[in-house]
Amino acid sequence: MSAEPHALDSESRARGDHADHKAELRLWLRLLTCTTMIETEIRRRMRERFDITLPRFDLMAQLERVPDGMTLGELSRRMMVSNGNVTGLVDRLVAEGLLQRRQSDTDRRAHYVSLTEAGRRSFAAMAAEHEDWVADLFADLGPGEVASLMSLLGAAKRSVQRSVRNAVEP
Amino acid sequence: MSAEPHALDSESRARGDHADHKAELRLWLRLLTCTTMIETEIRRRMRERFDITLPRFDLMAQLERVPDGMTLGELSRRMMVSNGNVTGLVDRLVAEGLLQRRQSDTDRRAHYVSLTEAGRRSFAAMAAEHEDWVADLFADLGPGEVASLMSLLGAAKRSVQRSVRNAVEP
DNA sequence: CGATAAAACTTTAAGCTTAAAATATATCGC
DNA sequence: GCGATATATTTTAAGCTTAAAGTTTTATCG
Repeated sequence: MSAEPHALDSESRARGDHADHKAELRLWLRLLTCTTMIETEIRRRMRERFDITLPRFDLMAQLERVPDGMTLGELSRRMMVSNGNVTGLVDRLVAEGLLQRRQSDTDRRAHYVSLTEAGRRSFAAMAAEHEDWVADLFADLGPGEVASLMSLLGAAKRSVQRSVRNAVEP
Repeated sequence: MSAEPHALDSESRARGDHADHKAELRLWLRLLTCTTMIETEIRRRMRERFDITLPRFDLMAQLERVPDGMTLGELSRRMMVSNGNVTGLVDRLVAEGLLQRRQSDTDRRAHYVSLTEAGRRSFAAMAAEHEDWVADLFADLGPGEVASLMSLLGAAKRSVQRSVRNAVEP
């Protein structure tokens, strides 16, 4: 389907080795460092302030503003984690009384999951602080820098999606 | 010590609530999405092509170009993971013959870890392909975009470091 | 010197995460 | 309707990860 426009250039192919891609490698490492630092800090605050883990908070965030809930498979896709992972997280959140699950009426394989009233209240309190934490983490960036980062990361995301698509499909 | 220049502005404080920080929140979510997508794809390729996990590869990468090796604590700091995590990873890599550990001569608490000859060979082969994978993931970005991202992520990193410092120390 | 604190590492318990296999149900093509 | 195939979820085994507590050794300082 695709013309594979991103194979090695002719010079590299002629040499039979790879071009110098240090810039991209450094970019990936910096991206990873930023994400890890932020994730570590948010995890620490979530535990300290609310005694909850980050994956549980993330799962609840997906269910916010979806009163009817969604299936485990949809949760899995949106959170970009495996099916089995979601099964375990949901089990624990149901046991805590923050989530409820019910079988679909039209598809007996599917289970819908949604926040309980307690879950909604709990999430609202956490989300408000969470948003402030994130704002403070980025507080040294001006609005223009935030917008530029959004735009460039959007381009990066599309590039990654293209690369993944080319790697899996053919 | 610090003047805390990034507390809530006076308007927000007067309202007793938080300003609208949706832009920063969306930035964080996009950053996380990009990192997760890349990490998932590299993990998949590492397993498929070399039958190795990403944490093991990352640990070996830290030891590359440090022939004398480094201590477990230094590894832990550089990889930004817990001490106990490093202990386990090192144990498994030593069992595979890719790493060697020896007690420090001057500090009997410390253990130095370095790549074995087999580890060096194995890592060299993996690193070459890994670099190509990363280059392809970012291939749709021009050199200017890569440079801009590096710069903006550098600013973001400094902002996060400042925020974390302010949150932990006081 | 000797107590006390700090540092390097390991251990433990719990939870997270994945890949792969298994189960159950639904859909498709004939 | 039936067989093949696909989908939704769970289960399993292994490994990753963390926080907290524990062990040993080193540094500090009165």
